[in-house]
Amino acid sequence: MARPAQPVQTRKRRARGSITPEEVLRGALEICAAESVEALTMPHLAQYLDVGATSIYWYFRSKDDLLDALTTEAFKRLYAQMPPLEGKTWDDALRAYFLAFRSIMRADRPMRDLAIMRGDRYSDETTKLIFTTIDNVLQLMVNAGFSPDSATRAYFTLSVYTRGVLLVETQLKSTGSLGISPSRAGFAEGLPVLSQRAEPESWSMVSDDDYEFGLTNIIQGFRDLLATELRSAAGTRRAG
Amino acid sequence: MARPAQPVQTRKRRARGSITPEEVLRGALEICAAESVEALTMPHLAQYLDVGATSIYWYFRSKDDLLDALTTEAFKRLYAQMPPLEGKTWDDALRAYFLAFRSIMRADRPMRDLAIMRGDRYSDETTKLIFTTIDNVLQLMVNAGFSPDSATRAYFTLSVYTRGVLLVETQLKSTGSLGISPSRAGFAEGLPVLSQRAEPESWSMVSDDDYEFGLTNIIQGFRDLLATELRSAAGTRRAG
DNA sequence: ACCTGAACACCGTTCAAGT
DNA sequence: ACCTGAACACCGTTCAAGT
Repeated sequence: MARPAQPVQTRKRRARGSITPEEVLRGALEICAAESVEALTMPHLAQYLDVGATSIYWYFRSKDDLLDALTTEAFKRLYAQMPPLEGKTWDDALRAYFLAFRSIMRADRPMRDLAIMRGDRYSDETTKLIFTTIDNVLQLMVNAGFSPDSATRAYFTLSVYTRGVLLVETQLKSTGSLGISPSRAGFAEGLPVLSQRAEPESWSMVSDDDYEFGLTNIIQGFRDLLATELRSAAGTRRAG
Repeated sequence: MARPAQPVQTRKRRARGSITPEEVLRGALEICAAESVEALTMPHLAQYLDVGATSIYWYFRSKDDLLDALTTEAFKRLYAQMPPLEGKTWDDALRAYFLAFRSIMRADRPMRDLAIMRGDRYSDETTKLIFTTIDNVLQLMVNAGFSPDSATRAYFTLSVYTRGVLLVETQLKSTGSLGISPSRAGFAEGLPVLSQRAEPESWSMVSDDDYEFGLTNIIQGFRDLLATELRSAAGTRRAG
């Protein structure tokens, strides 16, 4: 009946220097990928890395710090995968750019979740990376005749639209219960238009087709804008 | 020096029936409005209502239940304030609809936060409300010549864009530190296009002007789509 | 039937103490 | 210098016990 007074299993103390920030970051990323960003807690990460629950604080001042570092890494991965746009017309480039953006995001769950949850918490490094990438796209537009202002706004219109689609998709996936989905299709009964739709499952714009519908028509709007700007510029020249 | 052994201040026990679900909901809403949805915790709410910390659970099975009820209320408030669209052309109606949508959301912080955080967790009641409202808009579009499918996708394109703008704004406001903001304007140095922009503060599409830019151009894209659909329908009639 | 505090299993974080 | 557990102030939630 005699029992040792000590806990059955005590983790051995790690040697100093046996933990690195890179190792912590990698473990955190693995948890985010295998489970979710929500599942990433300090105790869980510590257990996963087999370190003391508070040892992580030696390398990251807070969980927020850790998430910042994770976000910076995610943006690096994102922009490293973005396709080159040289030689494309401005509209083909925009299309290819945002199709790739969405596709890469969808394939990397931690990236998608972090980008949406912490969309504005960019490190200086990330800001520089984003600006450089965006400017490449904008140059194509300005060369085609857009004003720098219109080009920037047009870019961000598509950026916000795309992030909105990713947000909706994240929400649908995480709760499992689709907000407006086939299970709710009955609610359309008696409504003149909605009841006529063939595919109620795409009412949230998360399918590839739905996303491309928006992308195509927004870019078409910008074509008209460009035509107007070119006309106006020509008019100014003629008047001046 | 003698001190009573009891706590200095013990809340008097509330009479049974002295708590109502409506009172709980109202208190929760007041906390969300005055502070934030994040500040709404069960202990905080209980203290605010001057009830025992766990008494709320008699009326709402969980915090999630409470948030669901709060979200349903928010959507009722939203759609009660949406303007009538009768007599408007489809494009004017879309414009007025989403301008109102964004404006109402921005003026009601709990509504905005709940709609974005819990975008897909609609109650049956809310789903019915949303569907009915949407169908009104869609009818105008179908009457103008859009197919039911195109009308629905066009609507959701604008809906997702608008929610994206609100998401970005929420993030900027909540952290205080703007992601791409004047404080980061220096990063645009040397970049051909971004360095030319007059107003770096609008790089996140949260200003009224920026939102309207996107709205206007997306709707313009839909005008072209309508023209194409009308042409195609005429061609089919001629061929048939 | 309704209201309650004690208690539980979590969280992020601090800190004094080990090595 | 680096790693650690105890401890703290939170959280949502359960439950037996009051009225």
